[in-house]
Amino acid sequence: MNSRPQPPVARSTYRHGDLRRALLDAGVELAREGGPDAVVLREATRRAGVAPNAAYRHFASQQALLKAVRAASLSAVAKAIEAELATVPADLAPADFARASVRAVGTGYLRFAQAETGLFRTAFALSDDLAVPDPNPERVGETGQSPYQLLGSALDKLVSAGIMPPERRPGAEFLAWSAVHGLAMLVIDGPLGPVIGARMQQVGQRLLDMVEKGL
Amino acid sequence: MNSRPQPPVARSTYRHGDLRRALLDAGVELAREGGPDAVVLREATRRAGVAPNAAYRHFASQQALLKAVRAASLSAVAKAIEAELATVPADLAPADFARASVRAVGTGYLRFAQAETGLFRTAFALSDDLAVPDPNPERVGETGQSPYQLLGSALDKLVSAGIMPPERRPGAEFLAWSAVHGLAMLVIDGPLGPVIGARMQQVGQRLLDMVEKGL
DNA sequence: TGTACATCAGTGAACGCGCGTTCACTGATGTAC
DNA sequence: TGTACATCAGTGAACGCGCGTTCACTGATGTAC
Repeated sequence: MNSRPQPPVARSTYRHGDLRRALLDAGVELAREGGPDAVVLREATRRAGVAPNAAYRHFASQQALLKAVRAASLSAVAKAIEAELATVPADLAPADFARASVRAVGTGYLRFAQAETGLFRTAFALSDDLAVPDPNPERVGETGQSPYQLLGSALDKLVSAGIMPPERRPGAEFLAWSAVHGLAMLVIDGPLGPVIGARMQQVGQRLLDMVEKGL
Repeated sequence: MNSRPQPPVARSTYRHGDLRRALLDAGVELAREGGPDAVVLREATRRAGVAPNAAYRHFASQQALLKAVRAASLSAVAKAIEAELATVPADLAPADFARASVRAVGTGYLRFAQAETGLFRTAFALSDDLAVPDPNPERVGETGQSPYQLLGSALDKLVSAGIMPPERRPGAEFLAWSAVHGLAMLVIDGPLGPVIGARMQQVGQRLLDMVEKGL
């Protein structure tokens, strides 16, 4: 432990090394702890052990930092979904594989919402459109797809497996996404938290039943 | 027009009359314009034409004001749902009436979310549990029911009309609410705003089809 | 019906806080010769 | 291989802002006599 109170992060060199990365990491940590409103530029610099204005070498404004943090959060959502998709047995019959894939997307989404509430809220708070394929690699998962695209791919499988009539496919992601997103929001940032609480995954599976049947 | 710049609201008497009401109204207006974060005590007093600290005669803190505003917002949601329920023809066969009632709850909810974005976000932001029947009359609609209870009553009709097996009834409000709430949030405060935009009501009806079929 | 007085709603001034952002600077680094 | 120097990442101090909240006060109101 350094006895001097000043530098929270010991630095051997005058230059930081990778301050941009450090600020982004601090911002993600803040989002994890307190959601989008907690992504405060001054606090990020404090955690990086740097003067407040040093941030302006790497981000044009607090907004720019928040945007980068949001992209990272979105990427984390995508990775959680991909992890869940990876558990779907590859030797399933096409119909079962398709259904299981859709469920996996939903389950991964809900799991992430519950495990990383702050990041989840940061990822999906007001602002820019994420439906458009975004070349920014921070916003996507390992497979290069956004959460929205992962859902779309899973729904496509329903069609190609012959379970979903092609004419129902357009816009189906809005319906499935709404169901799962609503449950997540009502539980983690709304009135259903105290009511559902730990039963969220269980309710989530029932919700996915409804989606599967109703799509 | 009063030419003096100071008092935004002309007051003939020294006493305000009903400052509590005025502050609450100002708070609701702020919520309408900017959501829960916009409910700022100083701005409310400014709009009421009163010194900032005058608010403390009527609200213990900013939190207390926000809580009152939230209750009023929730009441507004309930009234919107009731208005939609009132359009359901009373002479429908029980099964049709039940189905139409559930749809009306969803439609009213979505309509309100789109028409009164700020109030909607204020009503359902993080905090206390609204499932418990609340005696506070500010939180409910004309019929004395909260939005959650209105949904519950509509679902009960599905059971008594024989459309929904009773064993599926428990927890059904979580599923229906999630679907509709998710669409609302994704559109008004999330990434689907630019994508769906004005088509929200149309997508909403399709979403309600899914819920109806999937419940 | 008139007067003294207690109540308490609203005033005016001030506080400390943390925020985002700007300014002129300094000094470690890497490059050109 | 050694030295001069330009670059530019990070410093230190300061700004104005709006916020929630506290303090001692004042004066209109309604009530008791």
